[in-house]
Amino acid sequence: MQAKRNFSAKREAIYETLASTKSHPTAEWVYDQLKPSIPDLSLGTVYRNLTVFKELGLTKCVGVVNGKERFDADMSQHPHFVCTRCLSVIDVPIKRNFVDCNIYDYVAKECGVTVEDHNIVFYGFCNGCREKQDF
Amino acid sequence: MQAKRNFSAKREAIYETLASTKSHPTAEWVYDQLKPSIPDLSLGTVYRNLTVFKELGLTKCVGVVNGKERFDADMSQHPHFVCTRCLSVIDVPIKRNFVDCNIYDYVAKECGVTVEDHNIVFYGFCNGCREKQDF
DNA sequence: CTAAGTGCAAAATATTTGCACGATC
DNA sequence: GATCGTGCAAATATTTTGCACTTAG
Repeated sequence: MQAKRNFSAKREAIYETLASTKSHPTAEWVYDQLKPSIPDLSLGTVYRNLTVFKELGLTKCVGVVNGKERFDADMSQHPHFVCTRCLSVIDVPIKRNFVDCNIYDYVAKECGVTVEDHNIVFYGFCNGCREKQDF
Repeated sequence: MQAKRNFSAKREAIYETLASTKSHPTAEWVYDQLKPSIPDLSLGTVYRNLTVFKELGLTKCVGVVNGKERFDADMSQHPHFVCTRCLSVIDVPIKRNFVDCNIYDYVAKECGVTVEDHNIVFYGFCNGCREKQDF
């Protein structure tokens, strides 16, 4: 990946941690993962680098779940599912078209705007949490 | 509206303020609107009531834009557009189907979850902001 | 030498909450 | 008089930032 050239060791480690999980973690989770192997890592550095990654187009914010920003290094367009009980964030695989292919044009025309991106999030209970609910 | 019965004067005012705007405001905006006419209103009360409304199903959180939660009293399912420059939030009118009608079933099956709600947000530049951009 | 990356702690921001008081039923 | 709603201020929680120091080129 071109943009990754000349990354510092810490920046590299933060990116790799993010890229190697599908949990759509918070900044703090990334920090906790790395802290044991990089004892002099600071949380501020993780925040700063996550901002850098967003600017470089290497990561996206999936959304803010329970007040915490959730990050994803998978830049392919895909919806997410958020379990409102355990707050886990799951990728929704796309096997058929979710949205109308001219949707950006439609929104642009209807709203008089320029559309550059979108985000789809489903909410509900994941498998484990549904069982734990009592109705 | 059934659930609105027996609302206190302040709760009523907060709801009405929210219901009478399409700006998808923050808690503070609602507070600022009401403060002149209700001088002894406190911001904590606005927050508390917005939480009450969410629990009663009278409002929804559109999302968190720039760290601030944006509220909507229009409970009909509709996407939103967020201008990443001025941070305005606009309703996207639905004139044709955006999403596959069996989408919840699809997500449920693919992810092994129960889907109860969803949220679609488009990002880009609104009309005014596009003009102000220089490319 | 210069610019970039970082630790640390303080600051900034948004939201929640404990407590006492007042209103409502 | 019990419950609910509230003001106020303190507390929380998350994220950002200033500053000094280090490191890489």
